[in-house]
Amino acid sequence: MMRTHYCGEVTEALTGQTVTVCGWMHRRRDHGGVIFIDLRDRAGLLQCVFNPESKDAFAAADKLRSEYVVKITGTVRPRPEGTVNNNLPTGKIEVLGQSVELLNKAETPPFHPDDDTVGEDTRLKYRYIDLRRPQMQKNLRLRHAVIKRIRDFMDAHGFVDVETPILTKATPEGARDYLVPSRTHQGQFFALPQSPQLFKQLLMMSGLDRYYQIARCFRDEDLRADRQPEFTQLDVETSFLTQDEIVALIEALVKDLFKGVLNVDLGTLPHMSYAEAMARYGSDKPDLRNPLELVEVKDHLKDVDFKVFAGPANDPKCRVTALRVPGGREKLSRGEIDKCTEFVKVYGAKGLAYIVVNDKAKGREGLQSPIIKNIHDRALAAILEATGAADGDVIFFGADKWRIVSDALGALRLKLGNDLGLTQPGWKALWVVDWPMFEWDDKSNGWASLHHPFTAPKPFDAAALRANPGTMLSQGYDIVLNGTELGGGSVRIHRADVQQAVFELLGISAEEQQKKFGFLLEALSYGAPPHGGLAIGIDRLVMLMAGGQSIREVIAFPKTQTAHCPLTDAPSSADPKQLRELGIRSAVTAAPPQSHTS
RNA sequence: GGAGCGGUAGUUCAGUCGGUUAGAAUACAUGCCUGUCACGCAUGGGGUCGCGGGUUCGAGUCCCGUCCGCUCCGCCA
Repeated sequence: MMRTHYCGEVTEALTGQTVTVCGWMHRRRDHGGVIFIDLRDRAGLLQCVFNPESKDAFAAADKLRSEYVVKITGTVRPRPEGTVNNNLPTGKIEVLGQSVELLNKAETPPFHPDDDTVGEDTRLKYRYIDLRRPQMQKNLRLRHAVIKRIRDFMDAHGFVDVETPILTKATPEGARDYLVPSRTHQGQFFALPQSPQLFKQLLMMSGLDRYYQIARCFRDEDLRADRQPEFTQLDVETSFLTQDEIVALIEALVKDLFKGVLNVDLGTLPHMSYAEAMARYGSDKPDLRNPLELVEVKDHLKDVDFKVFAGPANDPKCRVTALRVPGGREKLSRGEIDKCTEFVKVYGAKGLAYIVVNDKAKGREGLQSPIIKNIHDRALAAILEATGAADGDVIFFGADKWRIVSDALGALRLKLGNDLGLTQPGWKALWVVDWPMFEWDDKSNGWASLHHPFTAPKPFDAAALRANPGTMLSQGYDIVLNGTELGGGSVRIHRADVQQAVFELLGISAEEQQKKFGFLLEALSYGAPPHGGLAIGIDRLVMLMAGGQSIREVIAFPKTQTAHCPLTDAPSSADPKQLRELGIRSAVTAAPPQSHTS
């Protein structure tokens, strides 16, 4: 028996043959006494024709309308002279319908799958219709291709896929956990994993040696275009490999994915220290497609008569930085410069000083700026020299706390790169290495991990770490692609004394260490091999490969910004009986369930 | 927790200075045309202007609150 074809498979090669195709009726038209049905499936469109000579088939087709699901059998034949459509892949042939079977009726859909102007909320509510769209079909198939190739690569390199628990233990650090009440231990809760981090380390202590998993992770934090409450990561852990060996392995994987799936050669990934990335780009995930760079001008402004600059210039916790925009005078109107000022305020900057370079040769007279009257000639000359400014450039300045200036000018750099078309198309990946172990957190008045608390310090020594927590580097590494953090990892701490030192510096008491991480500390004491690994965000990776702006475009059933699913209306209130069984008397007496816009 | 933008027909949107019967396109239905493929033509149905309150003779429009969606800050070891 002949198999059912996909629409896109029915080509000129099958001329004269009888084929059977299934799909949705994309459109029905009646013309010239015949009925045209454009049949759509995942592979494309195919035009089927029914004429009155095939009496039964014609009568059956006449009862059909758009979006019905049908099975059509007919003969492939060339289209008549003058009706060939070369714009369609199957535009040279048509199927002369001999029979049509109605597989299911359909209501008029809220939008047509070929309408790409529909709002995202409607698309998510009717996601099953949205996913019929060619772009979404393409995205999900791309995602499959990426994951398939990952599995092939990992398998070929001796990695074993091990599943780790979804119901697990709450962790005190990090993101908010999603909690699951336990019926058999009333009043107690599981947590959904923020990542399989500790389990994969335990697997190294179990002799698994090379582990990977396509793992679902859960974090109850606010959403962004690139953040969902549940997301998927490639989780990798290895024993006995050094940082360089792990990085080389993952780099080979990522290059293999781009070569194999997109036929793109990423080249050799440069390594850049965290310090250099922050200094030159104001970001720990620099977009190297953008040619703009930050230039430190702190030393030139220590003695100027302008407090906004001189204050931060003499404060070790501050940075004073310039961002030169080539040709900015022509490209940025006064109004657009004002918008840049508003833009950086979001990041905590109080303002945004600037200098327009009209004629460098004229010195002070050739500059245009509200601030230069308070800056002496020597400093002005030094700034022009340091930034390499040329006539027609605009130089922006940030002078504030180190973090504020980095964030503000780093973000401004990205914005201007995009707005002014300076950012080049293509792919630029790199490794960011030599991360500090800790960053001082003013709010909690203590050290906070820059990566996570299981990251090994460099050198691997508890005493050295305690002596210099603020300057100690870690064996952590992030892989960055086009300004997006694709993934990160580290060599882990494989000795209990070092792990305890890190916990102490993070302000976790000995008692709390035992309560929350006792199992880890104990496991480390039974012969933990040196180990390390990394996790790559699959959603972000596929989003970038698909050319998308949001990971929702590569997730079949994503949540909205309030972590709500418009399709299922989850989360929803629980049955009182379920709550009783769980020993939950009264959940916070929440407002009655909201039914949205309906 | 905060900022910005948005919410009007199934869908995408317009709606002026607050003015009387809220429009367009598309989709849908019916008829015509009859080798169409964004077909064309005609006719028709379709609206709690997100929700609540306020100002006003009068509110889609102004004010307050609130909900929803998106982008961002905080947050995301």
